[in-house]
Order: sequence, then C-alpha cells, then structure tokens
Amino acid sequence: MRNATNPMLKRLSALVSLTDGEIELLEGLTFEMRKVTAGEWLWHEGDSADSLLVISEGWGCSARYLSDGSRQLFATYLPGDILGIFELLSGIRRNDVSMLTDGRVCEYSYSSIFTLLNASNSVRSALFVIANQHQAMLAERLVSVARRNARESLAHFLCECRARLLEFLPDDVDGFQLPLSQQDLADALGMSTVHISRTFSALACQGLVRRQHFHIVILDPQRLAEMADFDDHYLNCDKRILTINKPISLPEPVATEWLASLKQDSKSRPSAEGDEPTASS
Amino acid sequence: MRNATNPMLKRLSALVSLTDGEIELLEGLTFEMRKVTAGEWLWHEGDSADSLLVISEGWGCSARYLSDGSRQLFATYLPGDILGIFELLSGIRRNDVSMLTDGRVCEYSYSSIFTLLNASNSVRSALFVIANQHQAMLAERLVSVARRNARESLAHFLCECRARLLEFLPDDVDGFQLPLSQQDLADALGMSTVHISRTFSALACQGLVRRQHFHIVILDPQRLAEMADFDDHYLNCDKRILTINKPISLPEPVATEWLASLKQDSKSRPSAEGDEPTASS
DNA sequence: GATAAAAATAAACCTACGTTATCGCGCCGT
DNA sequence: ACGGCGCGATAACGTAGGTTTATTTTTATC
Repeated sequence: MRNATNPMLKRLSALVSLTDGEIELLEGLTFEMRKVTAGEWLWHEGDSADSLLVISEGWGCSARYLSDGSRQLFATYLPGDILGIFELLSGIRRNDVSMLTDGRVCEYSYSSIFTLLNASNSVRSALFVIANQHQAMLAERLVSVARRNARESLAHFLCECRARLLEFLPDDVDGFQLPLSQQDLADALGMSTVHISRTFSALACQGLVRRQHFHIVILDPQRLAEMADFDDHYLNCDKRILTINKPISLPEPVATEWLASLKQDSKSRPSAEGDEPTASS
Repeated sequence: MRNATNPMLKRLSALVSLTDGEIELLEGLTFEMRKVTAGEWLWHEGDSADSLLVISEGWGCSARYLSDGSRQLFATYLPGDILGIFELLSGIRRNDVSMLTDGRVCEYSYSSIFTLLNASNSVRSALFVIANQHQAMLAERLVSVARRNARESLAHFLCECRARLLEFLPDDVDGFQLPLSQQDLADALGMSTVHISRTFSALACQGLVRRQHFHIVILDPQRLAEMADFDDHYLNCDKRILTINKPISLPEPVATEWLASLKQDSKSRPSAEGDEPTASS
C-alpha cells in the first residue's frame, strides 16, 4: 500500500503485495488521463476493445439496454475501479458503460497490459480478483432482485456503496454523495422510480437513512445492514488473502496447510479479528 | 478439438488451440473420478478449497441459502463444466454446490492446476474465458429476474439450456432432459413454484414447449427465442476468438487489426445501428 | 402391485409492486 | 422574470405474481 500517481499501481498495490520489480514495471506504464463528463459514454456493447480504464475521479456504470426501451444497470464504478478486464481476451465490449458524474479516467492500452500480465504473477492475480469481486457483486444483486423486497434491496445497495467507499475514504462514510438518480437506482434494482421514492420514504421513517438529492446520510449503519442481511464478506474475501501472499506460486504443502488455517477464520464473521496466518512462503 | 479421456483436456481443447506440449501437460494431469448422487453436496460456502472439479456426467448447481430459508440458484453446471475457478486464489468456497442428478465428477488438485497455470498461457486464457462465461450467464439471469416477465424468463432459461447442450450433443437438442424440478426453476428465476407451473402451461398453450416431468421438448425454438429476446452471443463470444488465436501473446499490431475485423461481425444482429463514437484520444 | 413420498396442477384470494397522473421544487438559458 | 426541464414526492388505481390449500399425478420403495 503506497501512494502513487499512477492509478493502476495505486489500485493493484492495495490488492496484492508487489515486488520492487513489479512496482517498477507498473510505474513505467504509460497511460492517458482524460476528462469525462456526466452522461458521457465510455463505450458501447459490441465496440472493439483495446484498452483498460481506471476511474480516478467520478462514478460510472455499466448497463444493458433492452429492446423494449428499459435498462438494466449491472455495476457501478467508483474511483479506483478498473474497467475492461473481461474484454481483454475477446476484444469486444460486452456492455454499455457511461459516466454518472463528471470525472477523470486513465486509459491503458491492452498491449501494455498484456506485457505486464505476461511478466507478473501478482498482476494476473490482482486482475483476477477484481473480476471476482465484480462477479460477487453481480450475484449479490441477483439475490436482491430475486429474493429481497424493496426495502431490503435498497438497504443492501446502500450498505454496499458504503462498504466500497470505506476503502478509499478515511472515515465518515455515513454521509456521502450517491450520484444515482432514482431512475438509476430503479434500473439497478429492478424497480420503478416511484417505488424507489416510496422505499426511501419508508427507510427515512424508520430513521435509517436520510436523502436529499444526491446526498445520502446513513443514520444507523448497523440496523440498515441487519435489515438488508448485508455481509461485506463478498467484497473483500479474496483481497485479504492476496495481501498476505501470492498463492499461484506457492508450493503445494504450504498452500494446503495455509488454506486449512484460513477455513475456520472464514466462518467467524461478526467482527473480523485480523489474525495473522503463519504462512510465510 | 480431440477426443480424450481426460475431461479437463477435453474441455480446454474445445476452447483454445493447444500446443503439443500443452496437450502433453494436460494429459499428464492426475485426477480422481468420483461417483456422486443426486442431492449430494460438492461443497458448502466457507469450506476451504483445494481442488477444481470437472463434471463428466450429470448436472449440478450452485446456490445461496438465505436466512429466511429461501434459496437463490446462481448457476447450473452441465457435463464438461469446470467448477471452482473463482476459489483458486481465495481458497474458500463462495457458494454451496450440489448435484441435481447422479453423475461423475473429476477432481484436480489446485497444486497441479497452479503448475499448469504457470506453465501455459492458453490454459490461463481458457479458465479466464470460462469464468467470463459464467459471469455473462449471471448477468443474463439478472436481466431475466429484473426485467422480463415470467414467460420471457422461463423461455430464456430454456433457450440457454438448449444452447449450452448444443455444444455437446450432435443435434436433436430440442428434446432433452432438464433435471430441475419446478422448485429448482423457481429458485433460479426468482419465482414461486406454482407460477412456474402456470407459466409452463401458458408456454404449452402457445405451442412453444412441452414438458413431462424432467423431459423438455422445445417445439418451436425460433419463436421461443424471439419471445425471450434470447441471443446466444453471450455464451460464446469469447470462445470464437480464442479458437482463432491466443491474444495475450499476440504482438500489438496484429491484435488490434484482428480485433477490428471482428467488430463488424459482432454487430451483425437484427437492429442495433452501431454509431461510431469518434473518441479515440 | 400396494403404499408412501414427491412433484405437479388447480382454484381462491391477497399484496407488493407497477402505472399513470399531478404537483412542487431547483436549475438553466434567454 | 419567464418558461422549460429534470428530478422527486404523493395519490389512485391496476395487475403480475405470491400464498395458501386441496386434489391429482408421478415416481420411488418395498
């Protein structure tokens, strides 16, 4: 974890421990920082893909537009998030991606990323983990839409945003900018705008959140998480492990023993006592 | 694409073109074939993970059990499918996985897979693509649950099963075994069992499908796909490309030119007038 | 082939949502 | 200051799909 002007390095070093050589490689990456404005498309489904994007400022989202004119929002992207990993191999963008706010994105050509991937085990792992996180969030969204009611879904979404922001903000994430209109939220959660509005009112009545325009205040994070059945495990279960070591290059005996030691830990959720597994390869 | 007794080799060689050396490596893999029975758990959320599984016979599924007793089914696994890719790095199973039918699974220890991954570019790519496909199916499921009505959702699910089976069966996939009870389907599609039943009746009335117990006959695949807005693109967009070449090791100029040539092809679907954004910084 | 267990169907009823419409507010350009 | 516009709140009404209960059919077990 180190300060860096290169957003890719900044993100990856927060995920995995990098060698000096890898850090040097990452520092040597060329990228183009670009200003983007709210509503601007970063790409469309079917576009050819030749670059990875890191959001350094602002929020973005990926979505699918259906033939009946409706829209399903898949993911939101916050500062630090890396976009375009899935398309590395196919070279074809799979979703529409646009900005929700003004911001800044950094563009890294696939060719430079390919070089990097070939050279560094840790970088491969880190990108894999990031892809994993997005899949986990998608699965969680599916649970929300399919199984939870409106209040639970919305509460869960807010908890998720809070948890993701927690990583980048010092503290005080209980009041933050959530640059999604009620239409955006509706498209994300499979609801109608009026029901989003109703549900916000309901949550406000219960003293859980307050919302004025794009500013959210989470009044009672604990109770909100309870009602949403929210567990931040899926956001950082991979991460915790990667920062400890780099499993792909671990010899077998160490790996299995060390994995076994993690198993019990994974079930003791509530407080997350940071216990140091005794695995130093 | 070659015949092989090793299911991993069989699957990967269908996805990527492998060198003789890589084929040899895969043939040298040791694995354990195990009989499994319907309802048997392969693993639970939180279990420690030390092996990849390839289903060589039967169907499985991954699911999440909620605190209120309900269940959300995430994915179904067919013969040839590889399970446990996500947990390679974390070493902790993220979902419950069980068998829907009797069958056979092949177990490959992570340690042998790690070796393989370190040695072979193609294998890394193939596993990445498989993970991608699962994510794409998950996204599609989200669209079903969030945006489509019951008939469309069910129709879409059936189309997806058909398309996946098409890969392994010579032809005549229009009548096949679908070993999901109406309860399973309900849990997959975010509906109730009675509504699954109602919806099957409705589809049958329209002459689209027939179902008796676990046997499905798709009477009019074309019309079914239309009503579901089904497009099999998401199932094999990566695959097509990988069989052509191995992009990660491609030099830059070749890759970009070759990706460009694919782009138009990817857009040759009914409507979708692709407007060219002129933003190439 | 008898019996139990599981799965599917059917009907009646209910509710969490969607839909449509109206209104108020803040913002922008002229 | 004016009108237009996007966003959000609220109310009235409609409906797709859930829930409950009961009956029938199919499969599994001996």
